[in-house]
Amino acid sequence: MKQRRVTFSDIATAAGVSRATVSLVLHGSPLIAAETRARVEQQLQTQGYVYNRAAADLRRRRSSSVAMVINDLSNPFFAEFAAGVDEALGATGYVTLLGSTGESVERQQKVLTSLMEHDPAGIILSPAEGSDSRRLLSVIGAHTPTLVFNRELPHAQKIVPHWDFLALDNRHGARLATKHLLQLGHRRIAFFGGHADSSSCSERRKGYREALAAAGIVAEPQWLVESAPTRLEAATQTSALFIRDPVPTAAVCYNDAVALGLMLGLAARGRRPGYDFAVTGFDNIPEADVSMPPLTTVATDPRACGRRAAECVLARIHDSDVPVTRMITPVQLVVRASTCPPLRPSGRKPRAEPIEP
Amino acid sequence: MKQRRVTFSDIATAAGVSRATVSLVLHGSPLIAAETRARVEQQLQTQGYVYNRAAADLRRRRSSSVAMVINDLSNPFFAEFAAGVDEALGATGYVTLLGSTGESVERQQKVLTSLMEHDPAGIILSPAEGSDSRRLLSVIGAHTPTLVFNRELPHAQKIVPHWDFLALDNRHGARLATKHLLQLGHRRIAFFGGHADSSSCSERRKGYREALAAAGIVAEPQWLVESAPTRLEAATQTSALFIRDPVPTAAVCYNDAVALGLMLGLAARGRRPGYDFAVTGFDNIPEADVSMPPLTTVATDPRACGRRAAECVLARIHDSDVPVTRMITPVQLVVRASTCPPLRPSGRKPRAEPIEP
DNA sequence: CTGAAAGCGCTTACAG
DNA sequence: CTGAAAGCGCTTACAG
Repeated sequence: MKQRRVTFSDIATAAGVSRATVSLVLHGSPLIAAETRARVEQQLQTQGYVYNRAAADLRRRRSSSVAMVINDLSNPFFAEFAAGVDEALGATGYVTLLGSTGESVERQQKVLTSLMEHDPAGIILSPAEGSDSRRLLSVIGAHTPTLVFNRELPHAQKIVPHWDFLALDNRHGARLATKHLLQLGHRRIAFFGGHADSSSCSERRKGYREALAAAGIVAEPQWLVESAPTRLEAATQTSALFIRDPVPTAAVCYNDAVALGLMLGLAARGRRPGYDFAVTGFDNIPEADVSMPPLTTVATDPRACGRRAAECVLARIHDSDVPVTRMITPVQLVVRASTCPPLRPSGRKPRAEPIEP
Repeated sequence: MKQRRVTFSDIATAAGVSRATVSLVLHGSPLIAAETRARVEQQLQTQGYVYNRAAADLRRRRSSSVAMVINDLSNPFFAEFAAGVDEALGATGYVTLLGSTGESVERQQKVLTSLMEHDPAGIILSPAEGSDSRRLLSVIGAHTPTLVFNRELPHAQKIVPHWDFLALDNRHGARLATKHLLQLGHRRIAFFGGHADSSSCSERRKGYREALAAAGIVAEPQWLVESAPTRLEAATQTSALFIRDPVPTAAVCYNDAVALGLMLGLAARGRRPGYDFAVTGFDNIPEADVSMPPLTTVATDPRACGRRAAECVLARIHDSDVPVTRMITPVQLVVRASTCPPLRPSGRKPRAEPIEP
């Protein structure tokens, strides 16, 4: 059933021209006589010719694919990012080679090794947690333009200073969320969830600390609680917030999943998020809008990030001399019902108070 | 910066052998003398050789890629499916060519055309709504093994009888949900949301009707309400359920998004889902678990589907004579708080009643 | 055990 | 305006 594909030779023979002529016709060369062109195009049509880009790429020593390696496709944030990348690549004639790693560093090495054999013109990498810059460099090599998304690689500046980097403005996002809570009157604000050694978490913690500092507040150690960035783990860790005074009245969460988990954990302890405890998230996943109460969170635009990532890599593919990019995409606070003013001992809810920056 | 890649010739020269020998070493041929092998491997190592699979594929006239075209990557259901496909393909040395269509039939044609130029060994297609079998066939051609996922193409049996098909057991899932509501005592059950002309919707409606029929009930026309499969549209359509008696006391929804929208719509009309109106979904998306009330739904395993799809296509790539598959993957009811018994005029909640099948 | 040679489907100066 | 020829990086009978 699988028969030989139609090739330039078939077209050339049938149209009574050489293969070179077929190639010129296909690329719309103005040299070709109109009559010849018509004959060739006729044949391309009737024989159902399909261009073999791999052969052309081989001959021209270039590549029309870009590899996209994603740590967690099942996370809507990364899925949207992937869709954005594919959209922008497709629009410029590149094809996307997909590799998903499921947050496994080992799979990441394997996947990249396999993708490299397909000679991608560039790489967009959303690295698995715990990625090692040196190992990545050893499989990617020095000559394939690479953009790292979302997570800063350890010692990136030393080991892969020539790779582009694109991330959310984690610090600013966390600052916005924290400021919002301060403005509502909170003074004891926790930072809840995430792994402190991940770049996105440490950036967010920085923003949180900065906003607190601007209000003259220093975070108590027990206000910094780590957890895996999942709902379940977050729910489990909730108790850690209440083991020692001063107990927080609000929490800036690492992301929405953690925030939703915290809300479950609070409910289980008889606390009502959005009424006697304020919670913020990060990402603005669809659930944020339908949770009870709806979640105040920091909105990002992962699809736009994907498009930007693709454009950045394409730029470097076409001109390796563009300066290395370290892009930070803006984020935005979305206020919903999960953030309330603190409940005073009297039970009376205070009005929001303005804060000096 | 982008320099010529290391090739067989470089290795051959350095190791003092021919390119043929390098090839044999690379493929672990037992013919090669141990001493020669060592010399070559040494060079492969030190020069950082990377295999060029495209060149090899060209020469061997085969392909080591599979195209995966997805209608909506931002839907976690399809993102999980994609992850499953990539996982299974990667495990067998194939690379995944990604194309996302955003539910646009036009983009689908473009994306497929572009992907075909990369000569995929097979295609996994989750078609955009409104896909035309004939147009798809014209770009894919008769000789590339193709599996259609999730949505049946119109007249598939006539036009593309040689394509494999994999879908959820939509009918059984809807039957399960409907039966569950019947067992709770409901008699007036709506089928809410989806486009009636889509294959998944019509299958689900079939299952719904079957379950009703088994209980001796015929659906009233006003119990069948269409809507786009989104939360927003569903919320808007809610009123359609209550314009004419007999008004339903429960609804089997096309999917979870629709069910969540319906719950919002109900709340807006002063009805409390899970208390005076029962709702079921389909998909078991993460939100189902955290909505208020948590959503009773039909759970699927999209990642496993993806793996199965990949295996099926690989089987056909390696042996074009395997019989055409029409696979239906099992689904499972997950009961949560959104399904309650009907509220009787008295306001008293009846106990669940057993139903004769 | 190893090499010379032909060829996969294309492109691109170079002649004419 | 068109064709002959060389070559991209590999593979694979075929000699020896």
